[in-house]
Amino acid sequence: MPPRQPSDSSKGKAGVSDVYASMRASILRGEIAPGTRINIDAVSRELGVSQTPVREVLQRLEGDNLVVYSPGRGYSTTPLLDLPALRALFEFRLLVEPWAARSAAVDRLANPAAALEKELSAFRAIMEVGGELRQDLVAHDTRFHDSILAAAGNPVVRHAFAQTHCHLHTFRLYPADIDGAITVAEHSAVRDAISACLPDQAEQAMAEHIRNSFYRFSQAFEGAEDLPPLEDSGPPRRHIVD
Amino acid sequence: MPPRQPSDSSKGKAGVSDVYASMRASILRGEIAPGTRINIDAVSRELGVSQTPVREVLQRLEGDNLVVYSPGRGYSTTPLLDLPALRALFEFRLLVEPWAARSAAVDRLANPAAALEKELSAFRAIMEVGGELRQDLVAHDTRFHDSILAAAGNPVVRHAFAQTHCHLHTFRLYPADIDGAITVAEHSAVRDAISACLPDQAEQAMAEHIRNSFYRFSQAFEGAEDLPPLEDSGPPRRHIVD
DNA sequence: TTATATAAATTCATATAGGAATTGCGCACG
DNA sequence: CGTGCGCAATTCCTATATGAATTTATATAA
Repeated sequence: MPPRQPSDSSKGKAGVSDVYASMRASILRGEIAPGTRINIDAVSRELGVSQTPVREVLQRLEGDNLVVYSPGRGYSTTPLLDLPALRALFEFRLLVEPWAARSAAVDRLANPAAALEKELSAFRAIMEVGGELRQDLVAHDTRFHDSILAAAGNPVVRHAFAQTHCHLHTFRLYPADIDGAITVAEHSAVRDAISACLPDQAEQAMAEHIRNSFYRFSQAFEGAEDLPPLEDSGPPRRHIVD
Repeated sequence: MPPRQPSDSSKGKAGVSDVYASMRASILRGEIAPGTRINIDAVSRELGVSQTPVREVLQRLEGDNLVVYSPGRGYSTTPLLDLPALRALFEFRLLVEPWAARSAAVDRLANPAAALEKELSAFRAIMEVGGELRQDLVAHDTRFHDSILAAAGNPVVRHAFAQTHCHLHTFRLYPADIDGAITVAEHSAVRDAISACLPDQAEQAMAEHIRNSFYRFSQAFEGAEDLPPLEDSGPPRRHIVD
């Protein structure tokens, strides 16, 4: 007897993608609480699928640094990013993304200016109508930066950047609404420099954007604990910032 | 009744780690041939385990870029690195590792000079006796570079570098024996600069080492097709190399 | 009252089985 | 002789069940 319709979903095939999207959304919304152990069969029963795809999804989520695995203890959600982790993440971005912006500005054939402008226009249109801005801002920011990384022409760098899932983690860290206007302005500056094929200016604009973004996100840490968080925890490796 | 001895291994528990190590070694030795589809139950029967851990191992190997997954078609081994892929990999290393060497040289507290010297001495001792040098050279190179990355103090950068599995792929690309003396000499130069806390010199030595390593590996491409492989495939993004 | 040991229950990890989709091959037709 | 179609076989993918390890709760003793 074939088990017809294992769940009430429209398609007969439940699909791993749905389970992945559902669990990732649950973690990002904070419904599971950071640091909590995840019960596999509870999730499988809740989603109406078996334990096998849930395990597979958890392994993929481990690659996204959203869950951690302890041998014999199962999977747990990772704690939220603390300030040093946020610093490390943005230092990596500062290492990679200005280089990518410079590379994208130099190469005329693969210049992503058109795609960037299209992305910016679309988000400006969304900003006009308002409503659920945070989701759209994250999506726009992800696509904008990925376009530049893609234009840089190095698949290894692009993959390494994508694997950090920086937008995913910063979004998880700061679920409050952010003013998208500042982001759009800084993105426009980056786009202008890339469109004009000015490598130095593009590199500088991107570095400035990342620094400002770090300051904005670090201010979200317990109100306004200390204003300049780059100075108190940083060893002398300053040459990247300068 | 517990299923006694599912395989003839020493421990009663087969374990996923053994399966992972076995399959990774098989792929690296080229026993499966790049681009071939992997039959899951054939592997499971050969290794004496079920299909479930084999699937789990394949998912982990997909994260290592040793296999690729096509929906409905299963897993296949990835093709070997071609010259553009090797270029992209070493451009990423050139972006990250000189920065790490500089950072490791600046910070006196976490200076990895002692560990690096210990690693070098151990490998020099192995070189004396000879035999199976390639395996040991790869292991030494992996540990040496990871020590510097770890000393740089940025877990995100270290993880991104580790996820590239550069040693794994270059080793897969070039199974022939390489002279370890040159590598040891260049490593020693890097160590000296880090030990002396000379950031500029450490950065330069590391960049030089990576460039030379790329030239060595690129020469392994079909004998000596064309000597300067940096010129024929590269768009103008030259600022990294210079 | 607290700490420890034991037992029960929950949960993880693997094995096994069955349904579904794809691939390859043979045959008929144009 | 080339091409399109249908069938069979293999293989993937998910579900279910069972064994092993860990965690927790309870009872007893200090």
